[in-house]
Amino acid sequence: MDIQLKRGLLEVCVLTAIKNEPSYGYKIIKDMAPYIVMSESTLYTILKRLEMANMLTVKTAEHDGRLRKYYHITKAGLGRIEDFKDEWREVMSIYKFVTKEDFE
Amino acid sequence: MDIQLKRGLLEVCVLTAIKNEPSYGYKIIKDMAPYIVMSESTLYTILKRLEMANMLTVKTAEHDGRLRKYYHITKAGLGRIEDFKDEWREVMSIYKFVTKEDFE
DNA sequence: CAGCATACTTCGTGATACGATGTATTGTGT
DNA sequence: ACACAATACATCGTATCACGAAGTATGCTG
Repeated sequence: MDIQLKRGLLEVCVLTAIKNEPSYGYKIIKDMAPYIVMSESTLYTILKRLEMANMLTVKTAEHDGRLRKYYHITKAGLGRIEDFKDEWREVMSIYKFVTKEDFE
Repeated sequence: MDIQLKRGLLEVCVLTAIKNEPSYGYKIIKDMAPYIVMSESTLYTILKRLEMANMLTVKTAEHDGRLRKYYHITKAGLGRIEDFKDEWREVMSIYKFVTKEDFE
């Protein structure tokens, strides 16, 4: 998938992946893979960015003797998803502009 | 509109704006404004990029004593629009992922 | 003649997705 | 026992790209 097209979707996808229950990096990538493929370096960059923006919080927890960083969505994070849905109307209007056979 | 979300759309919009008949920079911006707003610096950068990629050709012509650069879409440019439509199915599947109330 | 619309150009900057690379641990096949 | 994959996270450098700012130039209108 075109990298430019992905840019507006990745952040919201990550937030969606932790929306219903906290998750961690490795699992987020696996969960999203059927929808959108992203490299680990991209994901961890995004997670850090979302943390800085207070859209999620991080809690380190032990699992089977290993440490995992669990990401919890915040109210701002949920708000971000809602904003995205609102913006989608604009996106669809652009899509219609592109797919319309003729225009003037 | 979110700049990241625009990134995958701008190029295809420009191609769409010259799809049915050749157009020039200033007019393209005006034509697209109801759908998507872009600055002049952005447009001319994109036009140059599309020219480099052979998605359009440029013909300078005089109009009312002034020079205008008219942009003509090529076969590759039309193909780019078709590719975009194909990719849209992926985009919609991501959108559904984000808007689905619950997922597992 | 001032100010606006038309028309195009260049430069620098910030945002950001990615590949490459590195560190550790656990599990599995042979 | 040992190699290798899977799990889990981190960092660095790079290329792409949209944008604001600023500039050049012409024509029109009050």
